[in-house]
Amino acid sequence: MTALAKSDDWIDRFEGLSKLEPGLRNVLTTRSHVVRLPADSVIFGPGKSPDNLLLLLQGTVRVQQLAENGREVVLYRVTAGESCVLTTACMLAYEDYAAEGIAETDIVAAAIPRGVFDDLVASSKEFRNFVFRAYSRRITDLFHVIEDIAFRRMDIRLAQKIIERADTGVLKATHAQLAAELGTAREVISRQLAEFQRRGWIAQSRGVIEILDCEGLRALAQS
Amino acid sequence: MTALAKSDDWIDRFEGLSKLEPGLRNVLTTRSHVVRLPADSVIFGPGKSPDNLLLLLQGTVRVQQLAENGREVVLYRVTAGESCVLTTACMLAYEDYAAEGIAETDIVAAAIPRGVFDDLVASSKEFRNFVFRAYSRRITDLFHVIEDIAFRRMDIRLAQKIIERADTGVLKATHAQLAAELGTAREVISRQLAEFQRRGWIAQSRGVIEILDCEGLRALAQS
DNA sequence: GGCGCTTGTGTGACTAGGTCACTGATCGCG
DNA sequence: CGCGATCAGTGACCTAGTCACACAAGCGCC
Repeated sequence: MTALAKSDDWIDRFEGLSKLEPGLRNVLTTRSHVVRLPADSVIFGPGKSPDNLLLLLQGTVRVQQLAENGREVVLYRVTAGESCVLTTACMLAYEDYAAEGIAETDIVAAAIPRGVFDDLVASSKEFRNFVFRAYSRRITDLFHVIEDIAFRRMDIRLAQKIIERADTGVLKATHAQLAAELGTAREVISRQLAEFQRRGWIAQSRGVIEILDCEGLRALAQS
Repeated sequence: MTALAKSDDWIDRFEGLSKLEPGLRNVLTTRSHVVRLPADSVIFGPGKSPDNLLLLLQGTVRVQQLAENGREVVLYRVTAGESCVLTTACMLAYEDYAAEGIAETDIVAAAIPRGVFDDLVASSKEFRNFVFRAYSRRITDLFHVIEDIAFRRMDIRLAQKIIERADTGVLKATHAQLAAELGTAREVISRQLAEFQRRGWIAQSRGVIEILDCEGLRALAQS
């Protein structure tokens, strides 16, 4: 861990923090530290509550819910320029949750210790707004997850996911990963993808989905 | 709306606020107001964002998610002695959520205006802890809802709900209400209840479920 | 009382989604 | 090349959600 004293321009990358008072910028750069973690690190999870608020500078963190039977759902992702605020709430009390945060890529983050977080919340209206806005965003995400799982059809959700996560027409993911993403079973994904393939929308090979007809997918996704 | 200047003992009913500094107790009692709302009032919802933080003194508020097709799920309930914190997050930004809060009974609450909330967060560590603890609790609730919907069987969830919400062995609720509670369809509830009845666990009449064999239900509920 | 209206419940047929127990395919690697 | 590990496909079966009804209970009102 190294202090961030050298520069404070990273702060501006966080929506809502650019107008932070100069003195407090200093607090952030001198009292928070850079952490670097390799992909697949467990940032927090059952029995591992974080004691820093992370502001992500590079990489993405996937937050997912685990069930006893081994199934999982992805709740949301934290990307560069965002903060892992929900962990601040979870730092205190109510430890019995089964969500975990995992680095999806190598990540670089500014770690703000609990005490500094508290000071900043106390002393800066800017920072308070930043925190509550971040909460708002995450909670809205959770609402959407609930709506999706409870009320939307799998084929539609899968089509959306493919479009959303494909990079230049190609998505590298196994059926099992997509199932975990959507909170369903592997077989369900396999069958849906087989159907997409039958319709000529995609081509498949081990661990790879190639989009052939984006329009077809898109039409399904927004119905 | 009337100011609360006369007494401040209600503050102690909120876990985490009892050690609030005397000066700030004053702020709460003089700058917040009592609101009384009849059962079924919509506290907040799409297009109706609240501009007060409510601390519930009496009654309960049900927060539920609505879907286009008319179905709904109950996300959590706020009871006397708790606060409606998630609304503070939702007060700002990200207005596109489809959750609404409804008074389940006649309610009495202390309404803390946005500015006062902000002042208190700034000036009191006690109050900050109160707020973040409340967030923590709600978010944990949401995690549980997601886990339930995604991974648990309906019969188990229904048995739990019946036990949880029954009062002296009797639950007054229509099948449609229970369906909305659990985010499923009315027919599903009807069929499950028919099965519970066949097993001698409950008796039914219009709008009423009577528990006959609590052990049977309980055994199912915790499996 | 008999009449309609509203609300709540029961049912059958069907589709979608999840589970189980497999088989076969593909890959990396010694 | 052979072997183990991972990934994908499949059929049978069960649970859950949808649709289109019929039926029943309560309620007001001539």
